[in-house]
Amino acid sequence: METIKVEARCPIRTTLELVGGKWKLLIIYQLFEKPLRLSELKRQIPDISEKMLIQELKNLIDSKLVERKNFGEVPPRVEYSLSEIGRKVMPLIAEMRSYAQEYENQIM
Amino acid sequence: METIKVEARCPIRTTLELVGGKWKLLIIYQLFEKPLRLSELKRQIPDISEKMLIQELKNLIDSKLVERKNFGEVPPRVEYSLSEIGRKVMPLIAEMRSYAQEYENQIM
DNA sequence: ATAAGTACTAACCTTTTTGTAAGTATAAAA
DNA sequence: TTTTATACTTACAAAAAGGTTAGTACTTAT
Repeated sequence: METIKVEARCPIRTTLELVGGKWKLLIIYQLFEKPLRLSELKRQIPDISEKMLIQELKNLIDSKLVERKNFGEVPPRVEYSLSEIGRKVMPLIAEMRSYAQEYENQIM
Repeated sequence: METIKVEARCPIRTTLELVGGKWKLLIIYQLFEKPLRLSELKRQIPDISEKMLIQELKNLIDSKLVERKNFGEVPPRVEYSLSEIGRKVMPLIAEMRSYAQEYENQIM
């Protein structure tokens, strides 16, 4: 482990800005298998509000982790998918899961 | 990757609760090398307020990631260190750093 | 007597994040 | 003509997170 200097910009903070918060990782995780529509995402993450879902999707699109495809149909059909760099957060999610498991083993 | 069902309790959420937020991972990272006193931590994370530092340390102690040792001296001397399960978040931090780097390569 | 060092605590305030509820647009189906 | 479906938007409110400032306690050094 090389040293990370904790400054205004540091790698920990960069990643925290990209995927920090209550919802972003959950959304990314859901998009891993295949692109999903808004309504499908809502179904998979039952306790997110529509507003937060849309807001966080926008956020992820702005930072290029997610892509939006509008099919231009009526009623509207829009699909969200992971970009290449979006897919690369998967190892992080895998680490989080594995940490949660170690934690529960140790504590419980 | 096996499926994680996104429910009230899921591994992503568990880990988010343990180390989510603006400061916890930075504190854990600083304690990796060796135990530090409050004043030393403050120096290493220049933009954290004393209140947040103490508050987050308490939080980490409650969840058993950090241990507190009071030397019972005057003026007070207290050292904070990572517990065994606290040390195990290091791979997660390593992933975050590596993700930040990939991200910057790709985007910039 | 006063100041200095250390690890806090408490009161108060601001900002950010999250949530709720209602409304918009469009075309097809009933 | 009303309902249905979908992907939003807007206004407002509540809750959580974060920040500022001042103060406490204790002992040694000045």
